[in-house]
Amino acid sequence: MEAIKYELLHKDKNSGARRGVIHTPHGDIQTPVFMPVGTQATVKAMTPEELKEEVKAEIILGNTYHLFLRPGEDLIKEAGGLHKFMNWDRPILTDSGGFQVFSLGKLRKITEEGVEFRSYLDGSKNFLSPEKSIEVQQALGSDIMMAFDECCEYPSSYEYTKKSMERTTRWAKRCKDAWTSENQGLFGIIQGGFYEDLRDKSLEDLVSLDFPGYAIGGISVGEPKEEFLRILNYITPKMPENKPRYLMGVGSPDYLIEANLAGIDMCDCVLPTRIARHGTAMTHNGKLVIKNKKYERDFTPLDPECDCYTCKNYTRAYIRHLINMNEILGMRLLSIHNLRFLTKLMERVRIEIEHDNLLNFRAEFYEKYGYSK
RNA sequence: GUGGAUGUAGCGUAGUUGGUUAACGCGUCAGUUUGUGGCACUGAAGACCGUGGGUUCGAGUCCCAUCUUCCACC
Repeated sequence: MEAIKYELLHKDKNSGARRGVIHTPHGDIQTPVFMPVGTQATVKAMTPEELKEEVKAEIILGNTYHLFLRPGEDLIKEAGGLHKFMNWDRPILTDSGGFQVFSLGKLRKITEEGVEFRSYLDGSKNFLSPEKSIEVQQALGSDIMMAFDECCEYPSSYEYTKKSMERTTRWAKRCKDAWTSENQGLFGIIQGGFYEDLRDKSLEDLVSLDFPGYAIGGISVGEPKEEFLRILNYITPKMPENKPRYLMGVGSPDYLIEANLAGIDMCDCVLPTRIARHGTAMTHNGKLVIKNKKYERDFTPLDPECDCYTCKNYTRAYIRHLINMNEILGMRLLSIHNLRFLTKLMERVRIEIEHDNLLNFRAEFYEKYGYSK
């Protein structure tokens, strides 16, 4: 009956980290997991085969906002759902559109009913509400749907954050009421900005609604790292232990490890694919800007410790040439590498958790990668 | 040989009736990117304005010579 079930396998004895499995209609997800973002029914520059065989992604994201505007959820439904439309048979999580309405919409009007916004594609007026978002996500047929929320920018006043958080909770209730499909799960999103009491209240109210999973929204929105860590470490341990915990929008290696240490199971981020397209690789020794002159005659792999297709077959000099020439292959090779770097990091994190050793691993990892503030 | 154009950063160009630190695009170099408006954004370096004289308080801008390249004609 329940589409999404979390199974806790092991708790790290020396941190809040946990090793688990999320059972979904499209297979199991080993956690902690990193989820590549496939906004418009594609992880940019990647084929589903590459995501499976090279990146070894367990689950990807799709976006309600983008797919709603184009090509439209009815078309995807007609195609047989998002999985079939894009030829991806593993789990998919869809974002509700809440974040995009706020980050992409120039003209938007927020009311209790929902959000009126202008399409980033053609400027036309559109409307998303909790009910509409769930309707779209059900048409898409994702395994995990997200509640339609409001994400406050940083910084936001206590008063505004409070009002916004309370509305998000009311919207979460409406999302749950609109949810009718039995082969999909729905996660609530904890808001409350950088105010601990608001985070507590948001969590308490959402837990009483009993969702199959919970996400932390509204952090990693431009705040200093200390603020990010403060809220992350404050609220994560209080989240239900028998449900998946999802931190939205985090994707740099150091943030991921911090999240896992706090007890987060799932993260997603555009960072690896976006910086890949702009010419930056993640490596065990930190960020590598491939356009830099020093790699002009460097015939070694991006990251000697990496087992990905790119590192097995191509050199820094070649990838630098491709990126400088704005060749699609350069973006593809870097995307494969960055995504694989993070999925492999998560594989390692899982092993370290099983050995109660994530804390030590963090120190070891930072020593080479560099701890960024 | 004659006539006409041309010559400004690596490349392509702007530079008003001569007036403070010569502009722009591309390229180069570096930085940024965190629930995605793919190929973006920010910044930096880089030119004694073909060369040599001259006019002027002041010349990339005017004059002379010379060289370069291109076109046309003989």
